[in-house]
Amino acid sequence: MNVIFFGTPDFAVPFVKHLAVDNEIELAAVVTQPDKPIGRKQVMTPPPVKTIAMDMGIPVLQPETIKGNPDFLTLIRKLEPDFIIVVAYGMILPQELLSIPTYDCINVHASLLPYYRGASPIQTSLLHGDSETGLSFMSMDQTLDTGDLYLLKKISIKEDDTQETLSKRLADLGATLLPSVLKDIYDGVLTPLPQNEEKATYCSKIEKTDALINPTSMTAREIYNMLRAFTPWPGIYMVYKGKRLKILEAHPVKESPSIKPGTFSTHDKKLLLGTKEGILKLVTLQPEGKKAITAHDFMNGFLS
RNA sequence: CGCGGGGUAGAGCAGUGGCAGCUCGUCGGGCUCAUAACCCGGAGGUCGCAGGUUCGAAUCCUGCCCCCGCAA
Repeated sequence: MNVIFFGTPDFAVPFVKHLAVDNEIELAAVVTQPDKPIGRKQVMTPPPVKTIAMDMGIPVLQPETIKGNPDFLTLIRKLEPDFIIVVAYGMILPQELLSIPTYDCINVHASLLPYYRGASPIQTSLLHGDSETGLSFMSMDQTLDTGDLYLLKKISIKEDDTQETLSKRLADLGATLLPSVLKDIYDGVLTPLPQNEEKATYCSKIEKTDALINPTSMTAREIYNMLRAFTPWPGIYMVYKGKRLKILEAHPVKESPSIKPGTFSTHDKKLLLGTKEGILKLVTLQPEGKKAITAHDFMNGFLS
């Protein structure tokens, strides 16, 4: 079985690993986004998928664009893929590409479709405080996340899951399941079913500007869910003394004293933040221009 | 030369030319059935590095190193 993989970030890495080591699958090539400058120093950095693929000796392609790139499409055709797999590639793929594989183009989406179509399914499920989510293996069509479904896999969300931990769990699970899904499709024992359009919901891309919280208009639970959804990126912050104060770690607590929303209070050596409803115990913070510090340090230096 | 904050005791922070401070921790002692509580006492700093100005520099000037918040 000849397979080409499209993917870019950490989420896609386990999929590459599992495809590469499966002895019934020939991973002919990995396609990923071009290297990009990263961080304050703007160092050119390869996408995680490129790094792992090169380590495993798999050919890597990094086209700037696919649409209107006949050379690239020709190259893909020559590899004669049975399947094209797309996991968080980060670019819309044109129909010309989708029609290349002998069998199908498969996308793995991190939600139980038709719920949470779009760019931030994991974050949105955490933001809503859902107790379960899952993975969708679907046949790609021209519009985003609307293709027929081969398989849905449910997974429960833990109380302390963050974007980071939930992503990893979903990625590992999906990567483990993918080879057998492909084989089942190949063997004709798995056929796709259309999505229920009426139930579809959508989620948009998370922006850095979404990271600001307001304790006077949000409940402790809402802030906590947002912290989970936005960890490790883009994180959340509030404004304190005119400067940004990132909240890196916090938990809602059921303390008796009521605290005026938006203000701090220390109680039993703990740093508590009053919100519109409920109290948030702050554990790790990062004032603007400073390194991350514990709530204890914050109380010693910043609160007085 | 993208914008900006910062480097002072183990930790977090004050300190704009005149003896280096605060909170926490730490060590010793006291109180207590007991304690991360309370009281008393102590130790611990070449003020990032190098040079300059000055009678005198953590503080003013120059260069360098490092950390971080934005932006991308």
